[in-house]
Amino acid sequence: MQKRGVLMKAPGSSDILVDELFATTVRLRAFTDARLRECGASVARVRAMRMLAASPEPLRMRDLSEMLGVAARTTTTVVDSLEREGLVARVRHPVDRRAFLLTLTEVGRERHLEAEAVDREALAAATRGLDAADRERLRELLAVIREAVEG
Amino acid sequence: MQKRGVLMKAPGSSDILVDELFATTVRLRAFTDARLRECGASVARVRAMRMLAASPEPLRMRDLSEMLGVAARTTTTVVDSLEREGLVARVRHPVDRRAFLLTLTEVGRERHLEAEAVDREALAAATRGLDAADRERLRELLAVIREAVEG
DNA sequence: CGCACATAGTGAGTATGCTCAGTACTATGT
DNA sequence: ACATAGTACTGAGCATACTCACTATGTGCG
Repeated sequence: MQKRGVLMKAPGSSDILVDELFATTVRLRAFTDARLRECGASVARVRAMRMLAASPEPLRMRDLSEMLGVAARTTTTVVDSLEREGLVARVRHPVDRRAFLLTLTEVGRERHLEAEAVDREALAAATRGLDAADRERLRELLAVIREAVEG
Repeated sequence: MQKRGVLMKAPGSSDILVDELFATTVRLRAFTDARLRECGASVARVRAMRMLAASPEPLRMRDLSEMLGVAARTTTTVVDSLEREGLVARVRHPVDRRAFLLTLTEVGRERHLEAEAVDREALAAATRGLDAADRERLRELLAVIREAVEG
């Protein structure tokens, strides 16, 4: 990763909270992605595989989009790349012919386990300065923001 | 913005804190960008214009990158688009012929003020559920994560 | 039944982030 | 002075997010 300067305060803005939130997320994603790239994964790919691995039933594209909290088009792109590498299989829905059912392939399941381990390690490293109470508090604060913007 | 389902817990992961951080930021950016797009701006563009407006001296591309906390290439892209619309001027540095000096044009200054007002309103709306102590606590928690990933 | 509307997914195009490689220039050390 | 190292920026190309428009299909109502 490229070396960068410290996050600077914007003198024209009295409230840089949101700026810090953006900046923190960009760095955290870069940090995690760098580790995941070594095993051919990424934050978006791990998240998608995690949902597929955890679901007892095959998921539709739509289901996956909602679980990931991203637009349908974004899911198409991620699934395209996972399918190209043979990690995910798209099968036509037996009843609803508009839809696909997604499942992890055997290779996909293996890759998911590796990537999940790397991901867990990265997340633990990123949040090593926070104790259980801090994490809970952070979750609460983030939830307040989500509520405000999802109205 | 597209309607989406509630952020779902990933059953395979015991710690979804980071997932929530990513998801919250994606939504917050979408929320803010939607408001800014109405006056032809965006989060990245406002941030860049803010730094230029606040600086008493013209900035180099490099300075701006560091202030924004993004890669040099990202700054090139943002400045390209601002320059194309006549909001920012790139002038060759009088001494260091590798560098440019960036300044807001008159139009750029006007647009910045409009966008800044919209931005402030959006940020206030997004964080309306947080009191001063909450904001300070959130800032601290984010700073802990940034320290952990910037080592 | 048949029309209207809704839903599932993707193509096209955009924005914002990244890396790596390359060009042009500056700075430094012997 | 000259080679070497470092810096400033951009081109090329990728990843992940978005919207809008489109096709194909399902659903529901008169």
